[in-house]
Amino acid sequence: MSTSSQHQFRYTQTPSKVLHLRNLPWECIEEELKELCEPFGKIVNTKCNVGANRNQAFVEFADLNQAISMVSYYASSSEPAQVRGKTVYIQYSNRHEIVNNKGPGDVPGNVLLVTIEGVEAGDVSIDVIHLVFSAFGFVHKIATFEKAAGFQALIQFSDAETASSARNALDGRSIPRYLLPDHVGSCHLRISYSAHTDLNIKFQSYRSRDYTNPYLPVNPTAIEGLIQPTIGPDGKKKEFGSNVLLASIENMQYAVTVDVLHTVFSAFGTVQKIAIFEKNGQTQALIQYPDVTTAAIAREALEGHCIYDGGYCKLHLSYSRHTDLNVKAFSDKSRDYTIPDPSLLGAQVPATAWQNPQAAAIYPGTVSTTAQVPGGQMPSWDPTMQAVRPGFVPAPGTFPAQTYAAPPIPAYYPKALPAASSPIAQTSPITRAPNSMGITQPGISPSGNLQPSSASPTGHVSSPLAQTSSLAQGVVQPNARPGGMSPPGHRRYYG
DNA sequence: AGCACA
Repeated sequence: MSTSSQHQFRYTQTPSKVLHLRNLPWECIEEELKELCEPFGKIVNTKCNVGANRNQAFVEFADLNQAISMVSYYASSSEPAQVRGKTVYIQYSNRHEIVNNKGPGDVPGNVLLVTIEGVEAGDVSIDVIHLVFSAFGFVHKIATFEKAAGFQALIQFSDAETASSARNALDGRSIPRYLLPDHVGSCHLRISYSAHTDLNIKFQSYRSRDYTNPYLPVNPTAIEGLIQPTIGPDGKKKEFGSNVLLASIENMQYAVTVDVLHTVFSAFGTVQKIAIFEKNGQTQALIQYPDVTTAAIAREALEGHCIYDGGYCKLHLSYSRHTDLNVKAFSDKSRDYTIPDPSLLGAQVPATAWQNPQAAAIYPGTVSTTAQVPGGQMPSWDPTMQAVRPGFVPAPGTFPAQTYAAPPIPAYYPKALPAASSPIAQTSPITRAPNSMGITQPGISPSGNLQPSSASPTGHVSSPLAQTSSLAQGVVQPNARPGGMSPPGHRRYYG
């Protein structure tokens, strides 16, 4: 009983066509294995990302002598075998062939199967998933579900190349903390390929989305699902949805104006009215949407997020008892966007036009430039989709009065637009510690140039939060094009 | 840094 375990250290190993490689970087991909081994012979099979740390691999040569030549070469070489600068240790495997190399999940396809470990289904919204994966290309569809393996999502890209770039960059990574509820510990993504090629999404709902077909009906029971989770965990605080959100603003180091709130909350639909007030020394605000659904989506997406980088102006959202606010139309603490600005009635541009460029474009149905997706099919990125981007504001003077009419489609649809880059990639633990709202990209910190309290006449709004939603920002972000570059960061770990 | 679980 004392000697049996000693066999694992074999100083004399039987040569095998199969080599065991360890101390690989966990990101190692098959191509890198081949690159390393091909000089010694023909590779007939590989298996990488093996083991708990995903840092081992197997390579099978066509011929035993090829494997022997590789082992003996590095046994006497002064230069060790390396992948991404890491020394790789090579031995004969104790098996003579690689079995089951290509499981179903290893066959590349355009649909990824993502398992989100360590979370409940309600912890990660579909919007967060969309944000994370949009960094690699246009996400066509997402379906989420719960299986024995945990919370899973199927994510459909245009093609296998895009899907694999997302897989290679995100497999094993975590969704940043600031995109998750506080109670979630680490949550790792395990990504494989699905055998699906085209997901059949029947409704826009809290568990599935079809971003190629914004006109897909909203599943009414799915809307319930959005509102239900707001019931307190203890069950005693039963909240019902309302079209009016109550926002408490924590750690308010910087001014939060009506305009800022409007920018942030407009990302999810038409904001009708806003009122800011003080209660118990804390700043609160009421934000009125046309309907409960829009409010629910905004609440879901913004709860716990900070308006400004650095943990400033953290939002806590609940449903108000109000359904229709009675506020002054134009004061510094309130705004009624349903009333046209009388001072500008004669002018070409309504007051809200420059303050809220996104308000009009949110609803494609009201904007003539909007592209209807034919048949709901969009095989690849279609630039006309940008018509629904906030950047596509109709020319001044074309602002129709019905801009604030009831939206013809679910208001959260625009949130589904591709994000600039993956928050995961942006906040790698190596290069940058995740902060409260680390996805504030273009240098809009409170200490920066842009004053949070001012809305620029050009329509460029000053909310990083809004930019994160890829919505309230009136500017098309240069790297936001799906199918474009990989996000910065995922190549950073060479060396 | 020491062998794969589909």
